[in-house]
Amino acid sequence: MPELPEVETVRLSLSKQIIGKTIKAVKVYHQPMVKTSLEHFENQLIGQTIDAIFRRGKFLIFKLTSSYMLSHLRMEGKYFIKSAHAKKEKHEHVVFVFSDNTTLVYHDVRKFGTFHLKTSETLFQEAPLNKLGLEYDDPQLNVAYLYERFHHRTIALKTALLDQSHVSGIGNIYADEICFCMKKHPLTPVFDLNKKDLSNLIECSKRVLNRAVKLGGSSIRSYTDSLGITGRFQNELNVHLRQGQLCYTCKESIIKIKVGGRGTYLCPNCQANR
DNA sequence: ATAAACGCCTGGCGGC
DNA sequence: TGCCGCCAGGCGTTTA
Repeated sequence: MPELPEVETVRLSLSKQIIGKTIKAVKVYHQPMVKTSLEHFENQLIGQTIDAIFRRGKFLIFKLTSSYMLSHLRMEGKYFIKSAHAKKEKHEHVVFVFSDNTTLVYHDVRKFGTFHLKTSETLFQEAPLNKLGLEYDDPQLNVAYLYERFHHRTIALKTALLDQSHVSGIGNIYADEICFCMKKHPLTPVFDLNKKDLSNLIECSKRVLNRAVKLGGSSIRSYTDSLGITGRFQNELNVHLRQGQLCYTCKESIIKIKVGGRGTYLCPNCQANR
């Protein structure tokens, strides 16, 4: 499941390969992924050049000549660059054909990914980007910001980390790792977090996400980088997917529980505090 | 307003 | 070996 570090890795890889290319055709094989009319999507994109690729939360933002195309990979979205003559494979749902006869292929086994088309006026004013909270490295992300959002809420710490409206970009893997870094139980109600805890939340988010970005994300489950780069952060996971294995800090067995319906890994000793 | 439940979707896995 | 039910899970929508 691509989270911020994996999306950032994809962004960097794609930037090196498709900036400056001009779209000459668009093929959509699974219509529900495109959150605008198909006709509008195809008509708008044809003839536009990719000027830049940005990221906001887990969204890729393709800056085109006169539009912005948003792409969310959700669980299993991947990009490939292929020749226009390559045979279409299973799970390839959207294909952008460039004027140099290379293609950008969107591959998604679960079909959960989405595409939006925006203008410079609507990009941040409309859904989905207008719902996102701050980036983890935004200077405005401070204790006061989190306190204001959390002090009256009963939701669990992990649930709050996964809520994109507070801090954007954190998914299931990194939420577990951030809770471990904070030495807090994932079920801790957020109204119980004191200023030191909130400060730790910010510091741990930066520490975990910066390290994961540096290592090219985590290659686990279905996520592998589409452009041949293999993430290495999976080697540094402290709790995620380590059920039954020993905590590197205290040798206690890592356990798996459910939080908000999601598989959650923690060290019951290091994270007893809640 | 808040929180929980549901639906989307497919492949992999355990059980028989 | 094959079939079945369950699980994974981000997030928009629906329900309580």
